[in-house]
Amino acid sequence: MTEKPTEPLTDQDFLRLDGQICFALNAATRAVGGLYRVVLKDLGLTYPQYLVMLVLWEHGELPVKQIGRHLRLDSGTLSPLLKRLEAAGLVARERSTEDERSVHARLTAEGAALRDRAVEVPRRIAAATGFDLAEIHDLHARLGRLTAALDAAVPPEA
Amino acid sequence: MTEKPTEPLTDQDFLRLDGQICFALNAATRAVGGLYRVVLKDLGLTYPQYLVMLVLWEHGELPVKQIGRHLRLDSGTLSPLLKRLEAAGLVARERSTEDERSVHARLTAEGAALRDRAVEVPRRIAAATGFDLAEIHDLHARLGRLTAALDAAVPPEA
DNA sequence: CGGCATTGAGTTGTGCGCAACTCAATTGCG
DNA sequence: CGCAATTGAGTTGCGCACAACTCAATGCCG
Repeated sequence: MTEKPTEPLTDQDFLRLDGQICFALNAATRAVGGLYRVVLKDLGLTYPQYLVMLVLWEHGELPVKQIGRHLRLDSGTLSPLLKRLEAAGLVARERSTEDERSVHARLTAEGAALRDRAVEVPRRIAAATGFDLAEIHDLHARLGRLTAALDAAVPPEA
Repeated sequence: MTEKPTEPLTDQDFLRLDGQICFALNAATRAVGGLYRVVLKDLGLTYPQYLVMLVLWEHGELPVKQIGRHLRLDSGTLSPLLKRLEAAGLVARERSTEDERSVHARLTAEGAALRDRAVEVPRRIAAATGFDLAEIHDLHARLGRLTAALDAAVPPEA
């Protein structure tokens, strides 16, 4: 659509292009995950657990629902993950007194202290990518637009 | 590194920025996956299965190892996935006669025929993103560089 | 030629992501 | 007020990703 008629892409071309972009996004995500796995090993965190900790370090105590909004995750993923963080002694969970459906997650002293060791993580990652801040911001913006467009496109089908 | 000294970013800033870019990449990947899940439902394929089929549609018969190279996946992921594709009647597997360690995957008639129905997938995805070809190519290039940089950075630690 | 390292596929175990579901608490509406 | 609909956590089941492992086939080197 909206392409110049100079080179009409065939269906085959579209399939190949689709494979390339999907593969690129997939591979990039898994490559990032792989690097974080190495870097986070010292902290005893998985990559998704690190993301949850980032949210808690920034916002303090939060109900599970809010964490999910920040990370685009539902309780099916977060409940067991938070249980593992609780078992690791980093997070405490307790039902809200004002709304007993809601469960609040907050950092333990140990969980809060882990932040001091986590500050080196982004530096090591940034060093590995070789991307500068401008590039990171640009990629961030593009991915944000992509996600927004897709999220807007998916629900209508439901 | 290489930043102007006007605003020295604190550790906290780096952690927040890290969370933002990680989240963006993660969310984009999962948003893409979510859209493909919807679109691929008709074909009875998951997103990773679709990627494998794309490889087979393009290259024909391939040993598992080669598929893995294309998709950056190992046998731990591919073996059960291919078994499911085989159970679905789309793929056949047979040990190579010249090297009996190797297993070749090839399309069945049904698997090859599925391509005709798959050609609409990229169009529906592209329509949902609202991205034009130039933008897709640009994103593709950036993600490729990111993956290459990360893959170069990770193995050294092993 | 014999034996050892390497290679390719597969299995096992753990954690994540998501759909579909249950259950209790809360909201809202007649 | 009372009851149905909604909301928030949690559970279950399935598929994917990856580490660590097994096993057989191959390659290599003295």
